Order: sequence, then structure tokens, then C-alpha cells
Amino acid sequence: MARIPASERRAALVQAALRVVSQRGIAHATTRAIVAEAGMSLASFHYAFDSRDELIDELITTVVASEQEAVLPSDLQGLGLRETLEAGLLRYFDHLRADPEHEQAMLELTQYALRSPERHPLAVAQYARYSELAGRSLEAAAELAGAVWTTPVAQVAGVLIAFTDGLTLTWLVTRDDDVARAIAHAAADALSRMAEPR
Amino acid sequence: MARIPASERRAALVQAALRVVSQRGIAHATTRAIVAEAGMSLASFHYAFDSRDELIDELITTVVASEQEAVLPSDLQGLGLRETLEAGLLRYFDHLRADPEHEQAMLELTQYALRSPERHPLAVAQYARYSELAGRSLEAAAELAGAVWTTPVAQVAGVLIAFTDGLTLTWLVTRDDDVARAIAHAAADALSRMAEPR
DNA sequence: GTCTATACACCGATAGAC
DNA sequence: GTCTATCGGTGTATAGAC
Repeated sequence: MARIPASERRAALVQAALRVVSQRGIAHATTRAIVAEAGMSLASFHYAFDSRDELIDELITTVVASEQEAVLPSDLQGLGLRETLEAGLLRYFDHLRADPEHEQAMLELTQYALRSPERHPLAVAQYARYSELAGRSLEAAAELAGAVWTTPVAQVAGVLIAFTDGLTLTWLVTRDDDVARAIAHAAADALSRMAEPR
Repeated sequence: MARIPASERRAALVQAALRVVSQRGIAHATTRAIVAEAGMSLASFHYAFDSRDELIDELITTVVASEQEAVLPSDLQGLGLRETLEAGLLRYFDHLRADPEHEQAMLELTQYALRSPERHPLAVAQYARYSELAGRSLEAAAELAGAVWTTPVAQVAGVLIAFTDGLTLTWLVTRDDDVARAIAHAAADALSRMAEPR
């Protein structure tokens, strides 16, 4: 095998680990499965990382940092806030349907992190990041729709995250698109009542 | 050790397994951890169950069957539907705060079941049960508040489950009571708009 | 730095004494 | 029926040749 800088090797292993967790779940994300996915030897793993725990920590950190704001499409100009929010939620739903395994992996990583005291802060940081992204989307939506939030945006963001998580969890189990759309509709309805026209 | 009927032994092991999953997570619920919790020997385990998988299946089945309808308190008479629903959601939140580990265990078991094709139907059955319970609660709430659902109750139940799941997941991570109450408020608001006065 | 080979702990499951 | 002892397999991690 060629010589590869440790930083590249770490990144490759993290990406391989994400694929394994996405496809097979955290329980199957053993060091052996991860190095096989990355096409490396077991020893290379322990050259790049001290332990499996260290890799999982870096996986969570990396994957959380790379979460992107669900960009609100610009063709929403002129719609009311409720419609704008619903369009955003439906966009998220499309994203979920396109890559359900990724969202399932995120949920599993959160649950996993919650179970160990040392990793608990990673789960909290994950949700702080979600809150930041949700807050920005909410500000943008209000701007687009000519509204202003009457509840602190951080609180509205918490509600949006809960609704999104709930939509994700139930759809991953039931795969019921109609119910998912009803959730998006109801969520947008409730959220829009936390603002008023500007 | 005394002679114990196999059925009792199975039940005791299932309860021990639930305690282990609740306290330490599914990943730590090994046969050895479970028999230690139940105060049995390892061999007793395999006398009662053919395999660990069989126990986990029975654990999920049992725990789902024992889920109770969140009984609506009868002192809600005379309130509007929105208030009745919000009171019910806050009751659920109290339950969550009283025993967060149980709800965390339920989430983990669902995720775990989703990951294996043989167990996938158990997760689906779990949500079907939730839907049944939620539907009954919604019927009762509408009855109490003198309203009638204008959306099919099965669909409203799906939305309620999603909102409840979302509240659970976000509160388990953030432990933010204020946001949880805001979620309950927003959820009740959205759900109440799926009905009209009778 | 990268590999193969292996150490050592723990897993699920079973054998066989009582 | 219940136990102790142990098997075979797999997990993380490391030793040592190259």
C-alpha cells in the first residue's frame, strides 16, 4: 500500500465508517468492517487512530459539522409564512426519501452518544448545531414571507427540530408518505402561528 | 436455584433485559449482563430461550403490548380541544421526565429492529400499536371537548405520534423543559385544527 | 509506514456433572 | 432443571517482520 498522510487516512476511515453505519447500523460498525470498507489493513486503522472510540467521536464531530442548512428555494417569494415553511419541510422530506440511511445513521449516532457520559456532549453539540441551522432557516423564511417571529427564534428552532425528528422517525418505520406530508403540513401550521406579519 | 417454570423464567429474563437496555443501552444488553441482572446462570438463559435473538424479539413484543393508552384525565371536561390535547401531551411529558430511560430504550429497540430484515416487522407492529393507542386517545379527547375530527383519525394519529417522538428525542438530548412545553403547545395547536366543533 | 500474525477479552451457545 | 466449565467465534488492539 502507498504511503498516505495520517490526516487523509483518518478522513478516509471516517467516511468508510459513515458508509458502514448508514448501510448496516452502528452495531455492525466494527473496526474490521470499517477497514474492509476503506480497503485498508487493520493495522493501518490503529496507526491512524488510537482506538475505535476515537474514530466514532471523530465521525460524529465530522458528520455534524458537515450538516448543511436546508436552503430555502428562492422561488418561494410572495408566499405566506405557512406555505414557505411547509415547502421547506417538504424539501427536507424529499431529502429524507433520497437518502434515508443517512438520517437513520444520524439518529443511531445520537442514541449511541447519549449512552456514554464521555460522548454525551457530542449529542448535545449535534443538537446545538441543528438549532443553529434551524434558526437561520427560520429567519430566512420569515424574511421571505414578510413576517417576524413573536417567540424567541431559538425556541421556535427547538420546535422545528422536534417536528423534523418526529417526521424522520415515523417515516423511517412506516414509510407512509401521506402521513409524512400531513406532519409537514401540521408542523408548518403550528410554526407559522409563532410569528406575525411585519 | 429453585425450579421455576420456563414461562416465569422467560418473563423474568425479559424484564431483566428491559432493565439492562434502559440503564445501559441495547449494545450492552448481552446474555451475560441480562442473566446477571436476573440473578440466573448463563445456562438457565439457554434453557428458557433458544437464542439471544429470540429474547430480544420477545422483549420488543412484550414491551409494545404493555404500552398503555395515555389516559386522559377526566377533569378536562369543559375545556376546548386544543387545551385538552395540550394537557394530554404535558401528561406524556411528565411521564417522560419520570422515566426517561424507558422511552430511550423504546427508541433504541425500534432502531435496532429496523436494522434487520427479520425484525423489521416488529418495528412496524410497534408503530401500529402506537397508532391504535393514539387514535383512541384522540377520539376520547374529541369526545371530551365536543369536537369531531375532519381528517381521518388514523392520519391525525400519525401526526400525534411524530410530534410525541420528536418531543421525546429532543428532550432526551437537550433536557430543555421550556422547549418541550413549547413543542407540546405547538403540537396541540396544529392537531386541534384537524377537527371542528360538533 | 504498512503489512501479517497474533494476543487477549468477551460474545453466544453447549457439554456434561449433579 | 440447574449448575460450572468450556467451545468456537469475533471483537479491539498490538508485536514484529519488512
